[in-house]
Amino acid sequence: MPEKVKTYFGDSDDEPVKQAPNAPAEPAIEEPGRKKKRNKKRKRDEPTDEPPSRDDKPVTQEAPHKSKSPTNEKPESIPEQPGNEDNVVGKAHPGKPPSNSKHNSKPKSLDNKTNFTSLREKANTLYEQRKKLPIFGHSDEIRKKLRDQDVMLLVGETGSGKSTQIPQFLVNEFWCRPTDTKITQKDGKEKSIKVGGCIAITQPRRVAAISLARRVAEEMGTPLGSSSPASKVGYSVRFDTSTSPSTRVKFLTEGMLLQEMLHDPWLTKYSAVVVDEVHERGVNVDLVTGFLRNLVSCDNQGRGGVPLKVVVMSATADMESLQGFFQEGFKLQAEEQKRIENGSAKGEKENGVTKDISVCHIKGRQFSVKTIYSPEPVHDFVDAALKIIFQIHYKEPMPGDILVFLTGQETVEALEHLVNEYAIDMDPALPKVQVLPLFAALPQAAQQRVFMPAPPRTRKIVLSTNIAETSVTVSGVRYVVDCGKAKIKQFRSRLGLDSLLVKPISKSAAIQRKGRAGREAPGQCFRLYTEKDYLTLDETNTPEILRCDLSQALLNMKARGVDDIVRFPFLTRPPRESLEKALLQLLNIEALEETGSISEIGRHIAKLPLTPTLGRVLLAAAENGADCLTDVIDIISCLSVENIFMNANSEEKKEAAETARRDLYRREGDHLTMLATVRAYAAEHADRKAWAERHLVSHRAMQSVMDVRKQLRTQCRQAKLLPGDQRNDHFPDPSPVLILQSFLRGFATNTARLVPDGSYRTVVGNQTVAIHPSSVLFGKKVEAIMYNEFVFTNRSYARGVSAVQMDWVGEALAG
DNA sequence: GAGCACTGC
Repeated sequence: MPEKVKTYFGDSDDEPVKQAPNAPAEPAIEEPGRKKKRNKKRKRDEPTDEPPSRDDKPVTQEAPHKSKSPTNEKPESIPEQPGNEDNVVGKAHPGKPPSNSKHNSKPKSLDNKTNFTSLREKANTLYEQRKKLPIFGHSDEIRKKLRDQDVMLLVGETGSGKSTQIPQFLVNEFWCRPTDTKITQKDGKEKSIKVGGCIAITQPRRVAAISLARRVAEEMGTPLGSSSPASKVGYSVRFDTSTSPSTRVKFLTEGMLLQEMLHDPWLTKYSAVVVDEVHERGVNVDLVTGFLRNLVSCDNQGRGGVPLKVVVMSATADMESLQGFFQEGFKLQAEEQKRIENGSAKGEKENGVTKDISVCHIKGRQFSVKTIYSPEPVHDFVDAALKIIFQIHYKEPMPGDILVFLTGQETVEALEHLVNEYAIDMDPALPKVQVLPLFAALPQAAQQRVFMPAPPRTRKIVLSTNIAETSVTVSGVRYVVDCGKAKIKQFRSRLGLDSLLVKPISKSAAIQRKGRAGREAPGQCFRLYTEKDYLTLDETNTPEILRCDLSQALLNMKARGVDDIVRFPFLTRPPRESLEKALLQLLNIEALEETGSISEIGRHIAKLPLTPTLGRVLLAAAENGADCLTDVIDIISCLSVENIFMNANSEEKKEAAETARRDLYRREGDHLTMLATVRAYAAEHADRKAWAERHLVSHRAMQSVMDVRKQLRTQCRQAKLLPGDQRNDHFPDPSPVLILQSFLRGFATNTARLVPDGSYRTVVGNQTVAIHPSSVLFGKKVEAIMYNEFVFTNRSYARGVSAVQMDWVGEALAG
């Protein structure tokens, strides 16, 4: 079963206007027109962008970056992965586009040619819907603003259509064409390059990037991504890039843009970058905005003088700080300019263009949602939610499902129990209730139940963590119950541990939750807190950059030549202490020189899709030989995805799984257990899904593990750390000592030793730490442990634990 | 005896 298809991510807005809740996501581009064979026309006849074309003259299509190889490479064929149909879009087009020869591509492009008419018809139909989007009337205004100015801030409320329409408004603007220009290289020589031609739109999540690309391709009447060399819309997310030589609108994840910037710091491919969903404020978006500010407030030397347009879009109206942020950049630039002018005669560049920032506010299209506050403070929100749920159920008409926001799996399950219990004694004349839990750790099949319509005369009650706040859209909801809290992960740099704490949400999160009730009809939102409490909430979410370990972000910046971290334009500056902690961490793993500049090791690590620490481990393992590296890659792959081991919900299941898992457990600890698991899974050729189920191992997680493993292996081969020929047939016994010693090169400070009272104390800091119950070493006593994570929930836990010897730790700490 | 949510050439 395709797993993610039915989840309507589409994110906060811009979803296709009508989505039948129970219809499977349509294979938009791949299928239609299969029976249409009459259209013999050539590629020229591909539809123009906006069906009734306005003032946009279609740009003659000249592939702007011919030299680039097609991005959708699937470098190696690994043994088939049964049931891996996860990436619906990515896997749907089997053939790569013919890359360098546009003209002799008969067999593969045949489908595309015949499709163009139907694609165009579809686009024409969609055009009618697009015209009704609130943003549509602002098209001219937006274009005008961006002709005059390079930076635009756009507040687009939920349902305004910004993510799908903005790129289409801009793609045919004159400034969006590829421009031939010259740059001066380091050696002083001039070089001709093409700059621009493409618009990038960043998204915080992969699913959003892919589904938006699919939608925009439909609206533009063009095939999607690599399915045709004439495709104008593509996307790029980790493990799945689908673009063509003529891609002009590209949706990508923030992380992907950062990666592109490592190789192309001037973003020469792009005429514009649209940063969507800034209000979510993940670390990556903060880095992206920082780099973009530097780009727009410089002389565009690396772009041959061609300016980059930047559109920053947010659903919440915290635009003043963003405006100030970009203005500050222009101000600094002007000052710099002045200083130069004083010495020389140049400096006419900015004449005629006011370097200012335009702001645009688009009202959303949402149904009204009535807010009902709790008259008094609530002490037990599970109990309060129970009462409200039945109050709604008794009083409010059908249809109208209820979505309840809770803090975590524990509260979800507690309330699930209570509601079911309470429902037994319900008046049989009333409609039934169907209680559905929803949280990330829930097996995929159980998550899918949330998207199925309720049986007749039944009200769906979805009990969710904040997964439903941004990542997943449940249809049919007219009532939201919001407990006003969420679990938030906070990295405490002083202690070097992550804490998972229940905290009040922000106003903007509360608004977001409330909005979930008004997507299909007017709704109601019951807040389990008083209005007074609401008013005391923070305006916005705490940016992640203030809550996480910064070592990766810093290494990223260092790799791009930002040596002076203090002068980097942070949207929100992280406290000095956490910056220092991260620098120290990078020094410890030799990613930085004593001077603070990036080392060779650091440069290498920065290119890996891993935390610096895991990157360091990988390089250390390479020193221990190819076999050790291969094994360590397997383990690292597990560590960089969600938990691969699942929990049984019933006792018998648990027992059965324990028995089946027994042969995977290794007394050395979790790392070697993971290795055994990956090896066994990879060796299973018959039915991996069944194997995973038997062992109570998450098949979905293992698929990600295999993706990461493949990616890391490819990278290691390219870096000559692994031999070029892949030998899947030889599996020498792993060497636990070498493997664990490799890990200690990155995790020497994540170690604890057994003290006489039977507890573990960290080697650095002497804090008490307990082995997490999910570990195979739980309850075991060994000389010393090394762990990947130090987390605080109800107490301090070490997760990802292996037994090590104190003298190894000593060696590793000594360097 | 325990698991907020995302993400990377």
